[in-house]
Amino acid sequence: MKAFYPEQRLGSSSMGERVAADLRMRIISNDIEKETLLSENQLSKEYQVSRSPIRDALKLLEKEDLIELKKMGAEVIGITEKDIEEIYDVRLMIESFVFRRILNKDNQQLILELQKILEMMKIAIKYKDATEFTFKDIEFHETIITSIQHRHIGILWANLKPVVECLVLLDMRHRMQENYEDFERVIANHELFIQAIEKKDEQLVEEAFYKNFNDVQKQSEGLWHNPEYLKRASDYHE
Amino acid sequence: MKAFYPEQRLGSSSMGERVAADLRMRIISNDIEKETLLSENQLSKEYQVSRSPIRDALKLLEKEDLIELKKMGAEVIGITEKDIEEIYDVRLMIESFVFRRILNKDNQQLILELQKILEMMKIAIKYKDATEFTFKDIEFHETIITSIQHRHIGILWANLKPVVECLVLLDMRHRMQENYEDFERVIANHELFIQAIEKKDEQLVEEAFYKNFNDVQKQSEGLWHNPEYLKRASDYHE
DNA sequence: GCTAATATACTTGTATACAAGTTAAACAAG
DNA sequence: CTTGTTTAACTTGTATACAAGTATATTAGC
Repeated sequence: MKAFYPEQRLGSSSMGERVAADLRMRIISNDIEKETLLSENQLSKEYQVSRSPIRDALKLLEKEDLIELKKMGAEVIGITEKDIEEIYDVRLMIESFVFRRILNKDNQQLILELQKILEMMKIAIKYKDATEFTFKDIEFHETIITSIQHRHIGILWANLKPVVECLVLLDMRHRMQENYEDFERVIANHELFIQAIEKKDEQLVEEAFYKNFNDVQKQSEGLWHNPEYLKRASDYHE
Repeated sequence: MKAFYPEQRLGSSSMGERVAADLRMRIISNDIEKETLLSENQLSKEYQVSRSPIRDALKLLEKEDLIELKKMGAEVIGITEKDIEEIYDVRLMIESFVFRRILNKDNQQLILELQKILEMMKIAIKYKDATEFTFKDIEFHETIITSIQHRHIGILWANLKPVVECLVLLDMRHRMQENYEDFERVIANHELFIQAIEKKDEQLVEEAFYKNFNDVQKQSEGLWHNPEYLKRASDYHE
């Protein structure tokens, strides 16, 4: 199995989840092209496991709309630039909801937690560890989302998370080599989020969202299907 | 298999989905109590199918947070009144997003479609068909949501839909017997939605949401865990 | 050459088998 | 009676077997 997805993150998860994580990365990084037809037997040979975990994996990816389970074979749907925009629409929608709730409660503990994660993000940058940075970045946002203790918002995020993780991972690996200076801005954005929560300043929240959104837009502009970018993403081994 | 979930709606779906649909209804209607431990073997005996489809079903319910897959057995989490409120938070969030998009496009076709569905809802009421009414109600909202052609908003809805379907189904079956007059108000609400789209009137959208929300609140107030209500829901066979 | 029936080589859905792990009861030693 | 160990009956994860369905290639009839 090509190590697109960091092995240590998989922990003790089942084979099905491992296969899903790998396939997800390969699909999103365009290593497996759109409209490819995957069959359970073929994948079970490729990954050297039986059909059972392969089936589990395909079911997972179907829920994420990365593949479509047809009568014969699973067709790869993949990710377009439009999808990336849409995913950030959804993230923005969810986090906006969360911030509205955050403004009505005490967030002392949350702020401490966020500061801790942010410091770790800085260390990750210092050592040019794109993977670690990514997971701390995700954790930062997840910490905010789960802080309002809204189970169903949490479920939405949990369903979205795997794909977001992949996208951010690929993006960060690329930036770490090509746009190292970007990270200062990313850190500044996250500091803005903390300040916004601290001061319960709606204006600041808007600004943080706006900057984050712009940052994403920039990523999306053409970069995504730049062959050079994809090649680098695909060649990356841990 | 007790026919909590209308058989004809399952069409040609796999055994796993059928079992999931049944378990979902039983869990949400409190026929299977919170903290119950389900095992694959036990369920496979109960439903007279092998473990494979049972596993599929449990995976589906896990994604909906209705059960938690433990090391030994799947623990039933179930639904509380708080969950119902949260689910409506999420529906409101999604539909608000959708309406913002709807205001920027032509909706002639959509309005026709909604009018058709609404007329069918009226027929369903006339014949006191709670099941048909429910599915048309869901279809009404789904039609609005999918009209903006936003794939990832669609995915969120698709993940939420099964649980919403159950909740509305149980609620409507109850109301059809106990609060038949409610349906006039529900119809009026939906007419309001159509008008709001037709006139692209944000004020009207707000009002429609507000009324819909209030209607739901009323349902949620105590009714949910009223034993009489649950009994009726559980006794219902198709 | 063209059309229609048939054969075959795939596919998935479900059932079953087996290995590895977990729980809890039975039981032995103190 | 309490504590620690063994054992037995469960559990899930994975592998494999089989049935039923589908697409494609092939062949028969014209």
